[in-house]
Amino acid sequence: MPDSPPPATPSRKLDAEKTRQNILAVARQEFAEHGLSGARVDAIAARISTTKRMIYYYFGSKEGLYLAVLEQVYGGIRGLEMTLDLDRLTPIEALHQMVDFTFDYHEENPDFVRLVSVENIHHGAHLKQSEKLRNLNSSVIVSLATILERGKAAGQFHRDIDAVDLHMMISALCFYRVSNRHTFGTLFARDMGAPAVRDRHKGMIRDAIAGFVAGN
Amino acid sequence: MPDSPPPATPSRKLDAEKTRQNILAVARQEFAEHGLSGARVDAIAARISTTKRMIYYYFGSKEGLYLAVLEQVYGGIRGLEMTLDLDRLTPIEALHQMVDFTFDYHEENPDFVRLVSVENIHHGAHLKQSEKLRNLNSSVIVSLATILERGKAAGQFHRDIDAVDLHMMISALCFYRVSNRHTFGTLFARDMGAPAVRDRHKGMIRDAIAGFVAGN
Amino acid sequence: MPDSPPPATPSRKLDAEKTRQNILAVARQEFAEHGLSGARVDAIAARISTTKRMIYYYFGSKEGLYLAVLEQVYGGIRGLEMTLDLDRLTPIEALHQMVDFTFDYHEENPDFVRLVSVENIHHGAHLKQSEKLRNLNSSVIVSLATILERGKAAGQFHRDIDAVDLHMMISALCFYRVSNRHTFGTLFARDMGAPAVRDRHKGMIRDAIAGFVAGN
Amino acid sequence: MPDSPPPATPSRKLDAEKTRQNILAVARQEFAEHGLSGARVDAIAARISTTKRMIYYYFGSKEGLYLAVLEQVYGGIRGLEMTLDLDRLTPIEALHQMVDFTFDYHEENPDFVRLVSVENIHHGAHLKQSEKLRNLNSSVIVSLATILERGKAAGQFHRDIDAVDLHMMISALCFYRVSNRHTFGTLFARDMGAPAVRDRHKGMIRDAIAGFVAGN
DNA sequence: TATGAATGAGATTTCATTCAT
DNA sequence: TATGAATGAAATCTCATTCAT
Repeated sequence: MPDSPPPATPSRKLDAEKTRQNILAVARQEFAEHGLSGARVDAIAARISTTKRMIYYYFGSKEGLYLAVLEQVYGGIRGLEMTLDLDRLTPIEALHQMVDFTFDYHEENPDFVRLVSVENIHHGAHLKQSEKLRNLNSSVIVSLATILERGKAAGQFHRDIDAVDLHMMISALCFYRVSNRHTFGTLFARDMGAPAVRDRHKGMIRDAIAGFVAGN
Repeated sequence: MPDSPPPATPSRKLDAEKTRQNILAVARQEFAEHGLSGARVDAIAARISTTKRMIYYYFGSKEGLYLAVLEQVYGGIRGLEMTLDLDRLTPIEALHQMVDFTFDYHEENPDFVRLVSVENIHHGAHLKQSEKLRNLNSSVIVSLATILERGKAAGQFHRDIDAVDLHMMISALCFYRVSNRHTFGTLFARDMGAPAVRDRHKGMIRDAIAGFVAGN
Repeated sequence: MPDSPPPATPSRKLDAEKTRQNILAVARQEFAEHGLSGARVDAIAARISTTKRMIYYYFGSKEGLYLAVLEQVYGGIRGLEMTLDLDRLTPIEALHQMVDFTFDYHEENPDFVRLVSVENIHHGAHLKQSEKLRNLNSSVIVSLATILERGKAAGQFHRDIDAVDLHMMISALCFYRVSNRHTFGTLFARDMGAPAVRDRHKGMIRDAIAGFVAGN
Repeated sequence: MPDSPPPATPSRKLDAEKTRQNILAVARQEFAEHGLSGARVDAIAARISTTKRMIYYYFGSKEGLYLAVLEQVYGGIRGLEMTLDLDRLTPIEALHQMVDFTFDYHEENPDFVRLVSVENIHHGAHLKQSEKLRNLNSSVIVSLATILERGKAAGQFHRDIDAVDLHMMISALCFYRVSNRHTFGTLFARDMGAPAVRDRHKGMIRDAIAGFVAGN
C-alpha cells in the first residue's frame, strides 16, 4: 500500500492524450489507405494499443474520427506554411521557394494527398462542417500575394494574376503527380515515384510557374 | 396500332444489351458519387427497372461492375481524343485546341474525374488488372509529340519537353480544378463552378502551357 | 430441296437420348464430386453441350436429375453382379471371386462410392422414394446364399451366417477403403491409392472373409 | 432472492465460453444432418439463444464453424480411446475390448460417422488443413500394435498384420453399418437400428477380427 | 424442341455501434 | 476510465427455377 500509488490526475491526462494520438495516427493511415467508406473501425481497433471502445469514447463515431484526422492533417500543412520566411528573398527566389515547398510537401506526404482526394469524393462535406477547418487562415495566399506585389513593383512580374488562382496552379501541378500516380503511371508506363522523374518534374513546375508569372 | 410493332427475334438481344447499358449508366453515377466502397449495389438496383439479381447476372460482382464502368469511362475520353483533327492547325493553335479539349472534357465530365480519383484511392488496382484498359494506347501522346515536333521545326517552341510530361501538366491543371473543387473552393472561398471562374481558368491554363512550351 | 432433308423422327429420338445421357454423365460427376447440396445446376449446365433448360426439360428438377443419376449408378453394379458365373467354381473359389469383384468394383468406381455416401447423408430418401431402385433385386444375395449352402454341404464352411450379413461385411471392408480414403489416409499417413496398399488390402479382405465363413 | 446470485466478474468469460459451446453443439447436429453445403447458418442461428451474428463473431465463417465441429468431434473419440486400459487384459480380451469399444462408439455416435462421411465428400480438405487435427496422434494404433505383439509372443496370434491395417478393418466393419444404414437397410430390407441386429453384428465383427488375427 | 434472359427467395457475411460490468 | 461480449441492420452474393420467344 505505501509504495508507488498510481500518479494522480496529470499522468491520467497525459495517458489520455497519448491514447488519442495513438488512435489518430492509426486512423490517418487507414483512412488514407482505404477512404472513409473503405476504412474499417475494426481494422483501426486491431492496430491500437487500447480497445475499440476508446475510439467511440474519444471520437464519438467513425465520422468523428475521420474529421479529427482531417483537422490534424490540414493543420499540419498550414502550420508548416507559416514557417516559410520569404521576405528576405527576391520575388523570384521566393516564388521558387514556394513551389519547392509545395512540391516537396506533396511528394513527402502522400497520405495528405489521398485524404484530400477522399474528402473531395465526399464533396468536402466534413471540411465544410468543421469550424476549425473553415477558420484555417491560409497564410499561403498572403505570402503569394506579397510575392506577386513585390515582383510587380520590381518590374519582374508582368502577369495580372490572383494569388488564389496562382496557388491553385501550383497545387494542381504538385497534387496531381501524387494523387493520380497510379492511373497516370499505368496508362503511360511511367514510374511516378522514381527520383529522376521527381526531380525533372520539380524543375518543370518551377519553370512553368515562374515563366507564367513573369508574363511577357 | 399500325405503327411501331415490337421488333421480331433480335429484340431479345437488344433488350439484353439495353439492360446492360442501363445498369452501367446508373452504376457510373453511383460509383462516381460514393466511390467503390461507398456505392451500394442495392442503391443501383433500386434505380433500374430490373432487379439487383441482374447486376450479378451481367457483371458477376460489385467489383466487376465497377471495372466495367471504369472501362466505359476511359473508353469515352480516349475515343473523343481520337476525333481531334489537329494536323490542319498551326502548332500553337493545335496546342490551344488540345488544352481546350482537355479542359472542357474535365469540366463537362466531373464523373470521369471522380472515378479516376476513386481508382487512384484503390492504387489503380482495377485499371492495372484490366487488359482492356492496359491496352488503351492513348492517341493524345502521339498528338502532343507531333505538335511539339512541328512547333520546334517552325522555330516556335524552344522548350525541350517530353510529350508525356506535357500531357501530365495539362491534365493536372484541368483535373485538379474539378477533383479538388470542394476542398479548394471551401478553403479559399471560391465558387469553382462559376462560369466566370471557369473561363478565367481556361485562359490561364492555355497561356501557362503555351508559354511554357514556347520557352524563352 | 431435293438433297439431304433432315432425317425424321428416329434421329430426333436418338439425339434426345444422347442429350439425356450427356446430361446424366456430367451430373454424375458433379453429384459425386460435390454431393447433392453442393452440386450446382449451373456447373452441370456449363459442361453440357445443350442448354440448362434441357436439364429441366428432361429431369424436372435438380433432385430429379440426382435421382436419375442414382438409378443409373445402382443399375450399373447390379447389372455387373448378374454377369458373375459362380456355379462352376468351388464354394471357396466362388467366395474369393465374389470378394474380388466387390473389391475391384469399389476401387474402380469411386464415384459410385461417393454417391452412395451422399445418399446416406440424405437418409436414403431418394432411394426409398424410387420404385425402380426399391425393386432392384440384388442377385448378389442369392449368389452368396448359394455359395454358403454349397460350402456347408461340402463341409468347408462351418459358420452359421446370413447371406445379407455376409454381404454387409464384404461391402464394409471394400467400401470404407474408398469412402474414407481421405480422412483415414491423412490421419494415419497412408496413401490409400497406392497399388501396393491396394493389393495388400485385397488379400487381407479375401482372407478375413474366407476365414470367417470357414469358421473353426 | 437469497439463492444463486449471479457470479461476479468471471461470469462474462464463462458466458462467452458457454455461448461458443452452445453454438458448437447445435452446429454439430446441423452439419451432421445436412452436410457442409446443406447446412444453413440461419438454421443454426434459429436454434441458439443468441443471434446469427455470434456465429461469425466466434467462428469467422461457416467453414470455420464446420472445422471447429470437426475438431471437437475427432477430439472426442481420440480422448476416449486414450482412456482404454488394455494392458491388464489378455491379448484376446484386449482385442475384443478394442472391437467392442469401436463398435459401440460408432453405434452411439452416428453424428460422428456422418461428419466423417461429409468430410470425405470434401476430400478431407478441412482435416488436412487443420493443424490440430493433423497432430492428433491416435493412441489406438499404439494400443493395437501392443496387443498384436503380446498375442504373437504368447503364441496366440499368427497373422502378420500391420496395426494400421487392422484398425482399418475394425473401423470399416463398425463404420459401414452406421454410415450406410439407410441405403443398405432399404435395399436389403434390414432394420439396421434394431437391437437384435446390432448385437448379432457386434458378435460377428468380434469373431471375424479375432479369427483373422489368430490366423491358422 | 430449344434457348438466352430473367428472377424471387434466401444464402452468407460485414459493419458500425452499444451493452453489461 | 476501461473492456470484452454482443448485436441489429444491412450489405454482397448465390441458387434453382421459369419466362418469352
